[in-house]
Amino acid sequence: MPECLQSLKQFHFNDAEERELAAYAKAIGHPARVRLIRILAGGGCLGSDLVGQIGLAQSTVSEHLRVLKDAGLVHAEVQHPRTCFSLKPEALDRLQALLVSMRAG
Amino acid sequence: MPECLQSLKQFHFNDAEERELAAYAKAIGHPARVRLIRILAGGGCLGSDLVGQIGLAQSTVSEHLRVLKDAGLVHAEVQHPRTCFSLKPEALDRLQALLVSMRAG
DNA sequence: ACTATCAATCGTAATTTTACGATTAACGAT
DNA sequence: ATCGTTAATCGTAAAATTACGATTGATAGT
Repeated sequence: MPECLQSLKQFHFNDAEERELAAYAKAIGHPARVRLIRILAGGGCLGSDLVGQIGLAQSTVSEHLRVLKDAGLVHAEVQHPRTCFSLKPEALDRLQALLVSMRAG
Repeated sequence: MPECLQSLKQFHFNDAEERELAAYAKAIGHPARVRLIRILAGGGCLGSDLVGQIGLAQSTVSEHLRVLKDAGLVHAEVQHPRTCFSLKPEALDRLQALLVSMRAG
């Protein structure tokens, strides 16, 4: 059905942006992390009420949060002994922009 | 800085949608697959000119395409011995919608 | 019938991810 | 000084991902 005769134009790949998008997507690519983001989108941050909301061990949730932090999607502010997590909306904006530009690019 | 006193409202989680979003994101979560999507977004489909465009072995590219297919992001039409790959724009629309609703929920 | 081509599959290895319990570090309160 | 609480880290095991070469199946052309 689709016309497969794409005229073999060479694309102007942007390696950096492709890896950036992949990294964001990878971070979001787990149900537990989607839920974490969803909770954090609901406002401010929490300590580890997060652990309560998600049915996983504390160390596991901590690991998921680390992944989100490393991807730049989440910010953590420590006030020992508790930590305050929050979303970084700019990161989600960026992700959405990258998605759009991937389609149109 | 952020107000951590989120009033512990219980969220109306949608497990199915969360898993759906996670699955899309996971599929996109690799640079090679981002590039594949980017190429396919550029129009129609290709046989395995895709293999040429990406610096990976044929079997590896085939596997990446399988992942995208399984996630519903890509459609494959076989006309032996070649296969014609194309994007499924509805899937990307859906992904973008899920992202939006995750933020606003 | 034989050959060439293309994409999927198989077998395999190395790496990464996911998850858990246990431990540790850092503070606040008693 | 001791005790609780919280989150990170460690150690570990199981599973999944990524990548490759080799093989296979299916077709078109000679």
